[in-house]
Amino acid sequence: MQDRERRPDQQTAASVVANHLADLILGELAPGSTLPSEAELAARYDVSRLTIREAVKRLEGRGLLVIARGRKAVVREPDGAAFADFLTSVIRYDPKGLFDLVAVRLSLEVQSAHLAAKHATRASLAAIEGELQGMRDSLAQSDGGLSLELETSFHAHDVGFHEAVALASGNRVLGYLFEAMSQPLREAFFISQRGHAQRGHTPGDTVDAHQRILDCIRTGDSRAAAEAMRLHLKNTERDIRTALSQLALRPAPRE
Amino acid sequence: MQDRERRPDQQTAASVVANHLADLILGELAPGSTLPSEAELAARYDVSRLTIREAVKRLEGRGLLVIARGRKAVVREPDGAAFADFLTSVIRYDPKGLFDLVAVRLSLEVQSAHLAAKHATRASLAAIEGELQGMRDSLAQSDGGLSLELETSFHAHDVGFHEAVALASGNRVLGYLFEAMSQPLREAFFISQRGHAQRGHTPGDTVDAHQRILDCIRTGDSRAAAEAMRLHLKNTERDIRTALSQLALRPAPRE
DNA sequence: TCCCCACAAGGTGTCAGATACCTTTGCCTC
DNA sequence: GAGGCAAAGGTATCTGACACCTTGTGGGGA
Repeated sequence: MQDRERRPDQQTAASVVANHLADLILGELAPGSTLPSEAELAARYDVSRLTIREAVKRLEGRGLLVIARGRKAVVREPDGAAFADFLTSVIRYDPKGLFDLVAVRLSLEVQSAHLAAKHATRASLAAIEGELQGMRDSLAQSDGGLSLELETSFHAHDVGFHEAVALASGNRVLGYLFEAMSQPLREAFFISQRGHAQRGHTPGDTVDAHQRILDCIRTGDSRAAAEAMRLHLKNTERDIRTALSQLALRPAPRE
Repeated sequence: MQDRERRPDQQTAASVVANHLADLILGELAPGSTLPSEAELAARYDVSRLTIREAVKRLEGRGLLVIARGRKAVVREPDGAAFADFLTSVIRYDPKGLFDLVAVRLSLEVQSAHLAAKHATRASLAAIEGELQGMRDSLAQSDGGLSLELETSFHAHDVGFHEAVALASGNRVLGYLFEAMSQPLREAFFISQRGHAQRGHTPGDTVDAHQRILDCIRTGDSRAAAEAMRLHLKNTERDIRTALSQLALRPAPRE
């Protein structure tokens, strides 16, 4: 039968190099430091430069390295980009996935606000405040109606506010997850602004909701901060449902 | 000196191909389907086979493809593997990352229990019940002390219980995230059993805690289910801290 | 007839050598 | 001393070739 003995050499040379380099990067090399040149690595591992290239490309795909032409590979600060593909694929394969993702994000952001109220530093509070001010500025520049440009700016500061809260939590995993979820949810949250208006609310209401969250974080009231965030995101979720049902003219269950 | 095609941006040919293929995979190609061979792709994009290889390697690093020797590249079923890989690196990069991850998992599991109480079906309840029974069986087979084998079995059913709850929530993103986080946390939760004993508790206590969670889910009391899960995981977190501090004090060789 | 083995076809893995182009750096001129 | 230019070092890509793996197929033996 097939009692052919299996060599443990199943791994390809490129895999071996990639794994070894990954261990090196995760273990010893600090973010920002550079790898040796391809030629030198090829000599060190006694493989061709092509094999080194493939290993390095794989690590680039994993988000461990940044590669630019004419420069050596640089070890990358870990970020949430690695999850973004995964979450995007979940959404695309399942329409309901969008709301699953929104629900998960709600849960994580509530915890972010909770932890931020406990661990926020002066610097992280200033960062949150800055984004809130950015939202106000975008609003102040508009005379009555929001132009698309200002709407985009307003939205960017909105997302920035939430990201600043996630960072203020002091929990790095929360920050990574937030970043990863932002990408696939970007469109959804953008159209939530339309739904917000369709439900009879103004951008000023959104600013107020953020202000309340910031106040709670500043005073260190973690329970209130979590609740304020939960309320705000529940409203956002309703905005998304409203905007989507308007767009698709789909009979959506009212809440 | 005939420069081929002037790309105004810095994008390399391999990047263009990789991005295009990524869009294709995330948008149209179903998991399990195969990509054309390298030679065919090279002809289609009018680049060399080497460039195709580098693009494909990058996608493999991103977890979008599975590549084996002698076979065409296969589109990968979305799972938490790439995600798990990244989380593992976070833990290794930062010791505090372990507890960040535990905290995030707590938040997600509390929501899982909350949603499971609302959406559990008869089948998913049976799955949860089955894992709980498995924990009891592992315990019943032990006379007094748990052997390493039974300890492993007990732990496997413990993890299975939590996974069953995540699946019962009906939120696919929660299920994927749970799967992704389980891998890097496996060791931590395993040693939590040691800490559990060191803090004067018995495996029976663990079974009881799970039973309470299941009861709440079965009766549809989402608030109580969330609270029961939160209490249980807070205890587990304490177990991990206890076990880790014991290990640090008296490092014992693993069998 | 059925099973097993050998072989061919198609695929990926890896090597070597070469050219184009980008980045950095240091020298040289003004 | 400042600005420009050229060389060095690095990556991006191509061509061509060979090794090895996987799968399917057909022939030979039980």
